[in-house]
Amino acid sequence: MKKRRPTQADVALAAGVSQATVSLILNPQAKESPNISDETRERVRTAIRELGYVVNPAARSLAGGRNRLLGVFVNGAAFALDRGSFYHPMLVGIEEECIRLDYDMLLFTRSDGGNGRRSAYRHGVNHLRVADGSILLGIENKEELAQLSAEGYPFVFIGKRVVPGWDIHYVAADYSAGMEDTTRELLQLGHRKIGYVYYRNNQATIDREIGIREGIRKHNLLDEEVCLPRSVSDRESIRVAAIELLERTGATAIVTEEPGLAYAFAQEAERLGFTAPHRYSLMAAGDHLADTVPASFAETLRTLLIPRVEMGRQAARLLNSLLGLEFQDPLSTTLSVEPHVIVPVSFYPGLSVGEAPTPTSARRIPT
Amino acid sequence: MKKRRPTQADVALAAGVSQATVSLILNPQAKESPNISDETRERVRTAIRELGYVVNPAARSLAGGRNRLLGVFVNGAAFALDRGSFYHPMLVGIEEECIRLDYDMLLFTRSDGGNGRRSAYRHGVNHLRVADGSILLGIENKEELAQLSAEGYPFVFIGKRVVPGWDIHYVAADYSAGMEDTTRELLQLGHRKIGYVYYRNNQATIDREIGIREGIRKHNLLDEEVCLPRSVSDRESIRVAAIELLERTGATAIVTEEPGLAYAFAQEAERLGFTAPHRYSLMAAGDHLADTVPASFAETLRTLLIPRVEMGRQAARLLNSLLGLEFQDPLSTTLSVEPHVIVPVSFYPGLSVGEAPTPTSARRIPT
DNA sequence: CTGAAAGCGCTTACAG
DNA sequence: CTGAAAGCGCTTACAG
Repeated sequence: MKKRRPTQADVALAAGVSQATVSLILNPQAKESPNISDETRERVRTAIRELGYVVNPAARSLAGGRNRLLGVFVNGAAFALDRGSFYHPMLVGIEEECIRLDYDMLLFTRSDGGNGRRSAYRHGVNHLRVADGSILLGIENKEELAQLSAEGYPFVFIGKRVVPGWDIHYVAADYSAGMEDTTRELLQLGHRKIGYVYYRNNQATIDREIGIREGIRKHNLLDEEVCLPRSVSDRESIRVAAIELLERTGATAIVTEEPGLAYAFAQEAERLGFTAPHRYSLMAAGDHLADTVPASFAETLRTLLIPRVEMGRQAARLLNSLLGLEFQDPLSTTLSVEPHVIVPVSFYPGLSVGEAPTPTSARRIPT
Repeated sequence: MKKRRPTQADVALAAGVSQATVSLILNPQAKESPNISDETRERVRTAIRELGYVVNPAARSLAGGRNRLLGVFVNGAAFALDRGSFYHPMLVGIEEECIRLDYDMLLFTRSDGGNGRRSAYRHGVNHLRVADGSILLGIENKEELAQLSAEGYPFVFIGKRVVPGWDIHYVAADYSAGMEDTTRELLQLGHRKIGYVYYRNNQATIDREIGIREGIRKHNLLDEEVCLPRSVSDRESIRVAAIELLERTGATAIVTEEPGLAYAFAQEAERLGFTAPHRYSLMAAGDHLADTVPASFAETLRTLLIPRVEMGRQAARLLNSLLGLEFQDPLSTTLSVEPHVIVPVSFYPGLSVGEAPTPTSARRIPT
């Protein structure tokens, strides 16, 4: 039943050369590539053909040191039936680059404890080591990231992660620059009070606010007067925020964390008689994941577009550079790799942003 | 710079045992599984944890063990931005089972020649061997399948593949039974001439026709009179088929290979004054992949639903059984695995199927 | 120009 | 109950 496949030794025997010569002929890119006579070469090639020899990849990677496995660690399923999977486009980008960079893609499905939560560690063991290096998506656990760093395991995080004490390699969307651009545009449209409404206080949220403030600063305005951040949690707090921002403080532009929140805000604003883009401008600083918002609303809403596919691509490239360092011979000048890649965002124009209403028009009853 | 990954030898050194003992503890299923003292076991486990040891999959498979890598070989991208990817639901099922059966999922992205076409062989090397076994999706090349079989590489094909000389393990949808059921229902609705319209003459097409004929046979009718197969290629041939089937031969039920073809047929039929379900019954023996058909049409069309997720699950299970055989010691009764898994199909009811029109009503001009 | 040899990190008979 | 050793099939310095 177990028919042994021919090996290089078999080929060598048949061709009357040493096994090493067979290997040399098969790997022309080797550093020491002595000129083997065409006649020998031909003899070996013939033997290979006749025996039907094929290399054993396991042996090859054992001898070579690396296995060209690029690990992908997603917190949750990589393949989901629901279309709006946040990670899916990133995986598209990773796969693209794997093809280009000649890696196989290893999805860590074993790491699942069965409850949908995945951990890089199994029985206290870093399971990711099976791959040369890994790309991490959606890992919230900072301790795990710190531990991986401490081990010296090569990995790239997708999304910005600041872990005290460690310089994590990551690829992130440039929320700051995106919001800075948006803010300057809003200011040019005459807006002077910009409300920023968000749920959670995570890294991306912080970066967006920084971007808004930076846009204001570069426009030579004092941001205390212009940027109005409001943290909300439930429907009621959104209602309160709408009243405070639109009615009390007279904000004319509202930026929300993501489209779902924009939709909720728009509904509350409408109750107060405010509709975009005439009575105020509205935009989301994140894009649509699934059909969480009615299509008709989504079509009109201006949003920031997260460059997910490109983030995936860049993560694979960054990891590849890291591994180049890892496996390089000491002779080559030890180049270091820039640890963070920031990918520019783009925008979906929408129709929900317009000129700031003049004080009079703002008060005018809509016809 | 080159921080070597810890090996079993490192662990052994730290725990004060031999490297072989470490391996034995890690592979409890080994034939000679002597009782290692709990104390030693614990010492080794501790060392593993402290050093962060993880097995090297390449070394493991070289040495004859298994590495719990389940290969997935898709002809094309596994992660696609376009939603209607044929393979995506199957991959969902595979991932699900990988979690359950404790495999990591290895996507063969390296095998891509760069032109989008993938081959299991790179430079004549069966690249799939890095994984214990693989699931193959969408490989058209029968020679490659034959070669893999000849090598004795464990793999499971998704979709029915008949390769002369080899008994390929596969998981397929039960098109025959599905069409048999459908046919009996059509006959019960009074239909006596069923047209079957298809593009290509592949395995699935053949099985569907077999199902139709079987349904007819079990209804004690002569199928020559009832089943009317028509191969079409372009729009013109569809038009001709519609004329022949509906007008000349008086077919009252039409089964098409897939929804796109049903749509084209319906358009041609309508020109002839035939609309479903009143003037004839229409159904597709395959389901909707992408938005190839207007939603309004898709909603009304009766279709057969291909159980893609379940096919993925079953493929992973079948491969797991195969690997159980492969790696089993000869002591155990050599169980063989049923090489083919046939998964039942289901139906989307739709409104395009109804009672056969009476001869008079069929001739009556629609009001 | 070619070969002998070490070694990659494991598994698994085989000895003690 | 544990260890020494062979061997899986390669790559790659190192000798000739």
